[in-house]
Amino acid sequence: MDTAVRALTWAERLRAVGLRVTQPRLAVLAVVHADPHLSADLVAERVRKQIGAVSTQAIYDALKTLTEHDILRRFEPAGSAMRFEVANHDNHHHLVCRTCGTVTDVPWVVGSMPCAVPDDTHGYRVDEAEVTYWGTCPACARAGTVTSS
Amino acid sequence: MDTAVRALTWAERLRAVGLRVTQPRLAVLAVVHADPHLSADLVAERVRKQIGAVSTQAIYDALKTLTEHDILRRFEPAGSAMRFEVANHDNHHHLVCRTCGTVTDVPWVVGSMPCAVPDDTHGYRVDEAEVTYWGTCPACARAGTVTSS
DNA sequence: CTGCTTGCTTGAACGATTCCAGAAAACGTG
DNA sequence: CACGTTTTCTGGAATCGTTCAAGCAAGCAG
Repeated sequence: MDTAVRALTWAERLRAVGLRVTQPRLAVLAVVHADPHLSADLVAERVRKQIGAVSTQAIYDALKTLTEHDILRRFEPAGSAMRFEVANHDNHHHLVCRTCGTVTDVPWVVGSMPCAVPDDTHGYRVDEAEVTYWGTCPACARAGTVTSS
Repeated sequence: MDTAVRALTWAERLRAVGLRVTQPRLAVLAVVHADPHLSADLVAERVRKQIGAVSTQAIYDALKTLTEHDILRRFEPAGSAMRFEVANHDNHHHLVCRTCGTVTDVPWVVGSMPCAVPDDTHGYRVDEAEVTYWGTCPACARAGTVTSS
């Protein structure tokens, strides 16, 4: 029901940036919106569940195009495949579990704004400060300490 | 001449963590120390210039082992192969050029300490805050604006 | 110096991503 | 609503960076 509303919104956003509205793109957007931090692989899997056969290439193309047009945001924790989320420009960061790879959003902390720009940029024109917090998620921490108690 | 001194130091560090002292490892350490932020590929290339034929596998093994023993530090800007630097625990961060991929060290800014740990860790045990600054390096900025003047 | 353990070599496998050429679909126009 | 143009999708294969596996070689303790 609100699927229709949502699809329309995505379609509008696509047109707004001059992109054609296609089933694969809409499905990719729906899937990434419903479940952020998915890899291209998982996006493909879910898109297919939703609209049937789609080539892997179409998925990659859609993800790339949508990212280039700032509708999606791509990131890539070291050692992981690329992951995607809807670009809502809230500038949040990511908490990544070293054990299971799960990614959790961390809202931007206003008080720490200063570190968005380093003191000495070495002449670089900096446009983004990406912060990744590495650690162990609750589930993995529990699993890892099971034997010691 | 200080090559000998330096090699000795590396050898000592290797022994200190219970690793055998081998030519490939010493060469990898020398190369990464001399030129941080190298990819495995480039490390291999330079190691070979220094000590002759070494298998790619030996390079990867050395890099992995040394990283695991905290003598090297591995990082991986999105879209790039993994890169290595000597782990001196100064907790500096990286400035990456979107155009040419060049990486420059950014010293840790004391005043911005607060953002090292997010407010809400969602139950994660956080052990590292990795900051990557994305932008355009002076050279690429110049090259990109040549036509407009 | 000898043997055990660790590290190296070679060669192949692997996953994620991209490249390519042709078929199909989306959109603006008549 | 049919048409042509342009963009997108399909299918298949290639590429890159990295890892796996088995046997040989070398480091180091005794």
